Amino acid sequence: MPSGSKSQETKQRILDAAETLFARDGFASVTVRQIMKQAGADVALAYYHFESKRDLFDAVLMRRAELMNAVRHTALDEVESRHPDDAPTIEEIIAAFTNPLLELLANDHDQWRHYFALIAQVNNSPEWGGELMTKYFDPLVRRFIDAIRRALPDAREEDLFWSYHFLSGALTLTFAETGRIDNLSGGVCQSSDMQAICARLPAFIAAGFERLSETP
Amino acid sequence: MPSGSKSQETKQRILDAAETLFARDGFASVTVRQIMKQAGADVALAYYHFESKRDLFDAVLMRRAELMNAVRHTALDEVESRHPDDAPTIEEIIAAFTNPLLELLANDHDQWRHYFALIAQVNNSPEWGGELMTKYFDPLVRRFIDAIRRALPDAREEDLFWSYHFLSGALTLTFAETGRIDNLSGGVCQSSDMQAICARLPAFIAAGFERLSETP
DNA sequence: AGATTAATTCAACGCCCGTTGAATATCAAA
DNA sequence: TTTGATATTCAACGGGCGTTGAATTAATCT
Repeated sequence: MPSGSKSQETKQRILDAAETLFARDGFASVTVRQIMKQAGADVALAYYHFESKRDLFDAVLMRRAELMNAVRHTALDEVESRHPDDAPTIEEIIAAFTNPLLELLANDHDQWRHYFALIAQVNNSPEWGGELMTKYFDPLVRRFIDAIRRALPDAREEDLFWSYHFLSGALTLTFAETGRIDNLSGGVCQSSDMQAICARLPAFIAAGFERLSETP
Repeated sequence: MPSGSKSQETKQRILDAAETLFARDGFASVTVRQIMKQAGADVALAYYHFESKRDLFDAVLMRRAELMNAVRHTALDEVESRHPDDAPTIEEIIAAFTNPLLELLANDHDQWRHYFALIAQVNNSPEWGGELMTKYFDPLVRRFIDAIRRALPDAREEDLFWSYHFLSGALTLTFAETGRIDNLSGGVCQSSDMQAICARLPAFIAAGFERLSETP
């Protein structure tokens, strides 16, 4: 059973390498040998620290999910503490869901960028999308939907879930930074322009939530 | 050079099998042997009809892209012919982009379902998202953005591109039917409920476009 | 320092991969 | 019915895969 403190450094290096490669090429394209070469360690060490390639993949996802959930929880805490009596605006709530990702990028840019690219692939995978996203993010997502429900008391339940689903797709694609918008816009917009995203995504999504709650 | 008419049947069977498997497991997870087993043909035949595994993948994408673009073009034609003088509403234009997918599903359900799942993965892949989506869909997408620009003459260029990007993410995830919304909503919503999507997605997205064009 | 345990290396197992060249069957035209 | 071309099969190539057990080094504890 590994629990020493020196080996934890190696373990993190393996996770870093796996994260980068899985994000770039997908789970199946990456070989354990590639990962361990980039991590600068022997192949067998992957199986000492993790049970299998698939287990390593789960560990990569799990590692940052917790921190990501934490920063989003505190962002929503702040919004709610600013509104002890009245309800916050939908845009404020959505911004508390999206903008923490920008803060994470600002601090540790490359690692989080790879992680977001990975999440986008998982979210859109028929094999994992339903299961893994639910496993890692559902409690947080439900809290956000609760907050929106309070701000839009007349909204139907189905509209809230579908609206969140649309948000989820827009958000994960946008943070995946695939370069698509760069091509489409001929350079007018850039995938990596987080300021542009921050200024547009919450407003866009909030309008959608509100529109569905208004139309009978 | 293959151009006979009997072999075309086999070729389509190979494409069908590849489409199903690529959509379910991703490009790298699927082996050519798997595909040919499902197609009921010898492995080597894949390399007689296609140059390589990667070429087969491209052929799978290409095959339906053209029909998909065609039905969307005619849907937008119809919208524009209904408005010879005034501009259509944004929601009408967005619906012409999204609802044709529902018609395709209604006719040939399983094959198109797999294709949409595949598109979602490609769109969110850092390796292919930028390049392939541009290659197959850009002319059509530009026409839709043009139509929206005419309907929202005060909108900034960047807002139009970013809004489309959000639409793209929401749409591809939604049609991927990953089962995520089923889990999240506890069964209240179903990934496969196309009626529900049709009733919500265009309104949601149109509201986003309009909101961004209004806010200075 | 010596003993115990954790961390890391080495070499290999069996298996399946993408791809190909030569042999065979099928079919259109003569 | 012979003759090409087209379509399909068969068998195999080299290589890399995920994974493992045994041997070795490094760290920890008494």
